[in-house]
Amino acid sequence: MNKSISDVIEQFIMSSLDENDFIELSRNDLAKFFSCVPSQINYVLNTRFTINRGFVIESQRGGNGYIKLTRMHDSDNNFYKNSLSLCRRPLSVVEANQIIDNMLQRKILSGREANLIKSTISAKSLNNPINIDNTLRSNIMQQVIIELMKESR
Amino acid sequence: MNKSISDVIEQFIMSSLDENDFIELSRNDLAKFFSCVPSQINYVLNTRFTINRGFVIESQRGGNGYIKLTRMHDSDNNFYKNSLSLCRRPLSVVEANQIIDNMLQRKILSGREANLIKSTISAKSLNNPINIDNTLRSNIMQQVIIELMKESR
DNA sequence: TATAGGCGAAGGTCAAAGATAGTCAAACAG
DNA sequence: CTGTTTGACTATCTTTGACCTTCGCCTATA
Repeated sequence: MNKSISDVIEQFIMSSLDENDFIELSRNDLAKFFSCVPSQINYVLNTRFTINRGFVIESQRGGNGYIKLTRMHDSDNNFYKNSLSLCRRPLSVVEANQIIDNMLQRKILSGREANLIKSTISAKSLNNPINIDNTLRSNIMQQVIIELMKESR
Repeated sequence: MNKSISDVIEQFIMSSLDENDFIELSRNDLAKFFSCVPSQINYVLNTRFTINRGFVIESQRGGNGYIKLTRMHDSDNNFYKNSLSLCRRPLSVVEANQIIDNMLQRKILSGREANLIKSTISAKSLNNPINIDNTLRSNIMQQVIIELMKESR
């Protein structure tokens, strides 16, 4: 199973985050290390380390510039509230899957549960003539989160 | 009896599956190998490696794209096939819940999993005209069952 | 000594090019 | 007629590069 360079960079960053709650990266150094253009780092960050997955990115330009990557740690209650608000607008498959991934990461969902929910909001499930897929998806995600919230009381 | 190229490709894929429960294919490479157009691979996959025959296909486009083919074991095959055919027509909330409860009783789903799936096909999730709702619900149920089928290999 | 302005060193954005896979319907073979 | 083969067109994901913005520092100069 061949991995793209983006996948490799993702793994590298992810494992750095295993040990710390936040890390500081140098975009140029990382790019050099992986022999890619600097903007590839942005691509990985923007597609993999999103708010939906519970990451926050801060950065500073200029001399001594940096990129700081933080994994959010909030209480379950807050987490549900935040996730709910993320689901208040239409969601693409990718976005919804990221939110589910985040729950998986926090062990709120098991791998099996995550996969089952992903299957319900997949393009194949919601493939309807009208293009209201994304709205439907956000409805479903909201109900899932509400269901989870019922448990935690 | 002359074999069509589709038959040859089918055999090739089938024998790769003899050794593993799933394989990853590259559509373009396969097409090159058999000197056919890439869409021929789709034809073979769609006509020979169907859900009814116990195969599940997943894929990703773009750089480093792939096609993943999974085969189920025969033992579980029948129950899933039957459930799938129950889900081939529009389903009311009550009907869908019955199917889910059935899986719960057979311990194919945990209580939590059942509740989560129920929430996704609830009236609140699929807030549309009834006839659309029921069709959507059957689509979702089908994908859930297919997801479960992937596990049983 | 204070500071405005220039310079180089980060990081950011965006769109084009490249790499796969999917769909669909016409053409073709038996 | 049915099943197969082809290819034009579409959808999605990744890689690359040109151009833009911001920041710290250094230097010239009032």
